[in-house]
Amino acid sequence: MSQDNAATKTPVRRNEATRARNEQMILTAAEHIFSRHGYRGASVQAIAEAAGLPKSNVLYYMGSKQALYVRLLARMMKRWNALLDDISVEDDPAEVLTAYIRRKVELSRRHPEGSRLFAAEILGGAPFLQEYLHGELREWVEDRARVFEQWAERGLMDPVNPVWLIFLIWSSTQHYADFEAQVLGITGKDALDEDDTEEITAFLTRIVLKGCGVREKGRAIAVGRTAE
Amino acid sequence: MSQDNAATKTPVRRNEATRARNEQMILTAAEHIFSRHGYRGASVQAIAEAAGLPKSNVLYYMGSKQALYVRLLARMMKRWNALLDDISVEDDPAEVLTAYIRRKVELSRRHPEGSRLFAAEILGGAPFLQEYLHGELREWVEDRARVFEQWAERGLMDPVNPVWLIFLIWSSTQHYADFEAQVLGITGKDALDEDDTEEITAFLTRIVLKGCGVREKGRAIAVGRTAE
DNA sequence: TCACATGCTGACCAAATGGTCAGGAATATA
DNA sequence: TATATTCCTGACCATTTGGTCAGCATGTGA
Repeated sequence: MSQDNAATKTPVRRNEATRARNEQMILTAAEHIFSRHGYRGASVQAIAEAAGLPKSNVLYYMGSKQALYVRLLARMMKRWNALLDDISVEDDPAEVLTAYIRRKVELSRRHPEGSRLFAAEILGGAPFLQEYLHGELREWVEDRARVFEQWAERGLMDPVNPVWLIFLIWSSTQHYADFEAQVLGITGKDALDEDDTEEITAFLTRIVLKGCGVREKGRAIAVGRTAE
Repeated sequence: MSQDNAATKTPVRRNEATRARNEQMILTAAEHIFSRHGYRGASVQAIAEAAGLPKSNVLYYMGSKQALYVRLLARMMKRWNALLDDISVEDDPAEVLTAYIRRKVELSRRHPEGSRLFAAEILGGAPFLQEYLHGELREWVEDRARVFEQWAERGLMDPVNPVWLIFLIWSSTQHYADFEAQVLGITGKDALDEDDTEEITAFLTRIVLKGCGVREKGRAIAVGRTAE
């Protein structure tokens, strides 16, 4: 990547491919272990075994257990942010909410262990995420909330509390990743397939849109019933 | 403390009050610690300190870390079951769902640490709850699901997938206990008060009822279908 | 070929882990 | 009072914890 061998002494980057591969193995293994047992319950030894590397090597790459953990949290937050694009009053509520719910379900489905890692962190009182929750994320929520309120003022949706609405979308979409063990136990399935996911997305979208009285684009009060 | 001097002979049981009190202290402390760090992450030492007792005493009362943990899970499941009363097709959907959502929010509010303990167990793959999830709980869900379907057949609500609906109610109601740290961070509050809880209950009830097209008792809901 | 720098890891450490147990403290019966 | 029975806990144990580090392996540039 960075070859600044001109100015300073040659940085002597060696087997960069191996390094990158090992790092990925460690991150994957760590996400697996941390998501299952939380920060304290996870052991570096277990992560090392899952990664197929000696424990010292894991520490050598990551510095410390805490650094590794924080890095995983950051990675998950980054994935999160990637789908938190801006919205404005001019946008169509139905479209925005539909797209957001779909992306949220998809992200949980693509990174269930990251989602669980995050959930475990919050469950434990979010000791490493206080700043993020009170800062960046809070502002994000406030921004969307303002838009939701403006939509309500324009009569595009019911005047529901926008923050509770966001929490509803978060909890209901992440549920299938975070509580996977429960979902599978109750449904009796080994895993949720593509069709299930699609059905769940449609269900949640329908409930949220209809529940908030969101009108379809252009049309008037068409929400009453959907195809049945 | 024990003054059963008269009446029957004391049945050898000695300081029963102290025993009961110590047990309660241990259970409370353990719920606190386990809910925060999960099974592996919690240490008996930490529980003992929180309970103000020597570690040996905790083990003496509870036998082992695992026995204590399982006991807490069982206690939470018992609380849970207490509000899972039977429903039948003859009941009014709006009433049943409204009452259920309210009780679920209240239970989460009354026992947030128990809720988090449960959540952590599920997050970790529910190693101690496989049987419960695949058995008792699954049957409970199937029973309610059948009733929801019959309601839909009778035109009392939309024909939504009843299992997804139950998951929606579970996730959205428990969210405020399980993700308390996030909720507080974003809202900027120190704690949710009675009014917040009431507002949230009303919000969730509204979304679910309206979203599922549940009619108020006797009459058709404002939006949507007309009377049949 | 030779140095030199970095990659890597087995051996090690102090602290903490869950659990055991001998034996003192407390109470009940005689 | 003496004796029996249960309650409790400090001291201890083997194992595991996160982390360090000396030193060998593996390059790279000359």
